[in-house]
Order: sequence, then C-alpha cells, then structure tokens
Amino acid sequence: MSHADPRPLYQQLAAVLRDQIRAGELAPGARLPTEAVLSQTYDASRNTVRDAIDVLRREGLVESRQGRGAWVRQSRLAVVRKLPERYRWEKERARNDEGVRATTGATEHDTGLKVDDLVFTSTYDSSGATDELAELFGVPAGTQLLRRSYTTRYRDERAPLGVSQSYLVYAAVAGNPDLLDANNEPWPGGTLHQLSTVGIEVDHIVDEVSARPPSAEEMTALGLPEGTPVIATRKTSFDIHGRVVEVSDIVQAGDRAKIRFTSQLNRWET
Amino acid sequence: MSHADPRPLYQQLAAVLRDQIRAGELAPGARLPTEAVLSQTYDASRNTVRDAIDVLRREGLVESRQGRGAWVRQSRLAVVRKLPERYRWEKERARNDEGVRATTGATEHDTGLKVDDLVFTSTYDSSGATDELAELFGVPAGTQLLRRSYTTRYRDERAPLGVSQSYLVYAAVAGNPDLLDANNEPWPGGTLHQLSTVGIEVDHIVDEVSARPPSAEEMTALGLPEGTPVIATRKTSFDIHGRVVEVSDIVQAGDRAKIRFTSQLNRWET
DNA sequence: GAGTGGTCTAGACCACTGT
DNA sequence: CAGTGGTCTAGACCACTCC
Repeated sequence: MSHADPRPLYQQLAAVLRDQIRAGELAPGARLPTEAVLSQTYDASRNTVRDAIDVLRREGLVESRQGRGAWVRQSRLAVVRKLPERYRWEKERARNDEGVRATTGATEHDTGLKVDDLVFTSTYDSSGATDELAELFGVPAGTQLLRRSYTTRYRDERAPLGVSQSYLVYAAVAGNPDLLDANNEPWPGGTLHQLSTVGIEVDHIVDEVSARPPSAEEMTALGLPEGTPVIATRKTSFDIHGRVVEVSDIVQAGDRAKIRFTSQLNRWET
Repeated sequence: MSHADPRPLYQQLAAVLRDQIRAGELAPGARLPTEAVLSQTYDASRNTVRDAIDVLRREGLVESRQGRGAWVRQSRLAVVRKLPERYRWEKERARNDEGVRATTGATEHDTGLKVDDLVFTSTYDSSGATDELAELFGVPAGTQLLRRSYTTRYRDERAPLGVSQSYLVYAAVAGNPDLLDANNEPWPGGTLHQLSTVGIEVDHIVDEVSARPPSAEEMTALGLPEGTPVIATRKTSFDIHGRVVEVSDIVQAGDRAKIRFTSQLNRWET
C-alpha cells in the first residue's frame, strides 16, 4: 500500500476492498480472496488483513464463515411495519368474523407472506412490575403482570426475525382465563381482540423507535452477523380512558426490519 | 480465566468486564483498568485484552481514547422526533404570524432546547434526478432537482447530530427565487411554509425508518464512536393531489435519535 | 519523559469445512 | 487430508496525552 497515505495500513486495505465492493468488482455473494492471498498480495501480515476485513464486517459489507471463507453480503428481505395502517387494520379485524380472523395474521399484513411461511412461538409467565413498568401502568411497583414472550421466524430459517415481550396487568385480563394460557396463541384477531374480551378498547398506540448495537445475548438469539444493529421499539397502548393497557418491547434485526409511518395532515382552510 | 469455559478467552474476559459494567461496579464514566493491568490480572496477552475491549466497544458499552484510556460510556442526550405531531405543528405554524415563526424552530419543538443551543448549516446545489428520485417525483430521469444539504449540531459540540439531504423539483419551486438561495435558511416556518409560497399544500408525509451500520464517511462526519449504528429515514411528502413534492434522506446517530410515533385509532361503534 | 491506546509483525495452534 | 477462518502469544514501534 501507499506510504504517503496517512491512514493505517488496515484502513487503506479496507478502503481498497470497500471500493471494489461498491464498484461491483466484488458483487454481492462473491467470495473474497483468502486471508493468505490478501496477505501476500498486499504484503501485509495476516493479522493486518484480518483487521481490514473486520472493518468491512462491522460496516455490514462482508460476512465470514469459519473454515469456509468470506463473502460480500447480500441484502436480506426486510419486514415492513406500516403504521398507523397496521394498527387500524388490527382493530378493525378484532371485530370481524372469527373465520376471517383465523386465516390471516398481522405479520402477514406487513410482509405479504403466507401464514405458512412464518412460525410463531410464545411463552407466558408472570412477574412483579418493575418501577418503570409500574409507573407506566399507574400501579404500585411489584403488581403482578402477565408477561408474554414471542418470537417470529421464517419457517426455513433458524434465527428469528425478532423477539418481543408484552406486558399486561394480570388483574385486568384475568376476567378471561383463556388469555392466561399460551396454548391459545396465536389468538385470532390478535391483542386488540384479546383486550376486547375483557372490555378494553384501545384508543391510541405510541411506538418509540431507537437503534443500538445488539447485546451479546441478542446477537446470538437473533443470529446477527457482526455489525448488524437492532431496532428496538417500545410500544405503549392506551385505552379510551387514557390508561396504559399494554406495553411491549420489540427487538428486531436492523437489516430485516423497516418501519413506515404515515403522517396525515389537516387541510388548510381556503 | 476458566479452562472449562468453552468460549474463547477474549469473550470470557469481555463477559467479566460486561458483568462488572452491568452490576455497576464499573459505573458510566468510570475508567477501565489499562490494557497492561488487565493483561497481567487475567494472564492474557495484550492483544487478547484488546480483543475483549473491542467486543465491548462494538456493543456500545465502552469508548477508548488514544493515549488516555478506556471508559464506560455515558448514555447521551437523545433528540426525539414526535410524529405526526411535529408535522402537524409545522403545517399549522406555516400559516402563523411571521414573528412567531422566526423565534422558534422545528428542532426546538423536538428537543425542548433553545434555538441558541443548536447550530444549523445548509448548502444548496442542483443535480439531475437519479432513476430512483425521478420515479418518485414522476418526472423524467435527469430532471433538474434542487438539493439542499443540512447539518444540525449542538453549539458546544463538534460533531453534528445528523445530516440530511432534501430534494425538490427545481421547476416546481423556481417561482419563488428566495427558495433557491441557501442564505435564506433557516426559513421561517420551515419547508412546509416554503412550499406554500409556490402554491403547494402538503397532505401527508411518509417516513421510512431503518437502522444500519454507518459507512466509513458517516462515521467520521457524525463523529460516531465504534459500534454506534445510524438511523436512516427516507421522508417523502405528498401534496393534496397525491404528487411527491419533497424527498429527504436523514441520517442520525443511533444513540442520539429516537422517533416516537402515535397511531390514533377509530372508535368502535357501540 | 512516562504512560496510554493504536498499529503491525511473525508465528503458532485450534475449529470447522470441504474432498 | 488440505484449506479456511478463529484465537492467542510476544514483542516492537508509533501517536497521543498528561505532567
């Protein structure tokens, strides 16, 4: 590489490879030269070559697999959450005929995929409210909550698209014992219909979206390649009296999730 | 470290430090032991210690500064974009008295900060529409577009909070020459008022949000610490005739931006 | 100048993948 | 088995910060 270039060697090498990828010389899916070859080609130690490839991995451009090699990453299919359309559709559907509800799910609405392509798993348990959740729900800390944990994944893949945990005040939903049993999932009509069975109508939902690096646990749980961030959404549902009735924390692989918000504006008076 | 543990040494060491951070033994802002000390303490080579710290850097838990040391990261102040409230407020404000408009800006609405705390810079130029933009605007590829580039930063900080590029069809806004000059920024009343001066009323805005690792360029431009993702938003504004009138690409540091979207639902009939 | 993290080397062995 | 990337070492020098 160049001695005039003030950047360290591994960054120069990363830039060379990055340029080749951007130019299409190394197309998505193409295999990179082996570390040994790069080491010889650019007269750098193998560790330096590895540092360069690390840079590209963290940028999400390259993925390597032990014993096999390194490849230019393909962009993956993303699931789009469309708000507020999705929630409006869910609420409408919660009041529809039961047969219709059973055949089609909320995630299908987002992805256009058939129900058969996706696998849900759910587990239920209960826990005392943390200070944070207690304040949101307006109940004393330690109040019993129903916690529902979900994962969604493509049938043909090991790693889930996302994991979520949903919290409800136990006493508020205990009026319908069916809601306390994970075996009733997936519930036809979804959460908005579940809540309607105990007399709760949701008025508005607030989604707070942020991006961050995955924790070590999330990285393995979601099967994230090095450098992929997660999109974390805190979803809070309010009933028609302004009370918080559900809180969900949703974590999705950043490269597989998009969120599309539509803001409808009022017309100016003419 | 332990020989029974199947994880590699650097991951074990990362886990030890991570646990100390989570437990608060290493509080936010606290300095980590030096690499030399860690190397001796855990009987690992300095490179292995560095690998462990790398893991924590990528998780956003640790930040190191050359010649000084490594610290547990403090969470930074985040800017919250509140939708659709912000757009509704902008549109309302676009029709208000000029004096009111000058004193308060859209970002202040989001952050609660005073105008003085934030610095905007803007540059204007024009470019031919790419295929992608041409299709969005419904014009032939190559049609002249006005491109406006913005950065926002805190007055006391070097690195910007975010950068954005906004595209308008040149011919559509040329009716008001003031709109073609960056010296008129910040425009009182914002973009929605700018558009109103050439007879355009915006009907709805679509924000498509995704998270990804920063490119090398974005990392330096935004001064991102290792491991921080960016939130990329494609904002598309439609006028009351359904035409696309503005397209913006907004890139924000992931640890400094949140988006809060409220979905208002229709009431069920009783 | 002493101490810190950043870069780089040469070489070793391991874990996993393919033939 | 050979070839690949993953881990680890010991040591060197550099760039930067602080005293």
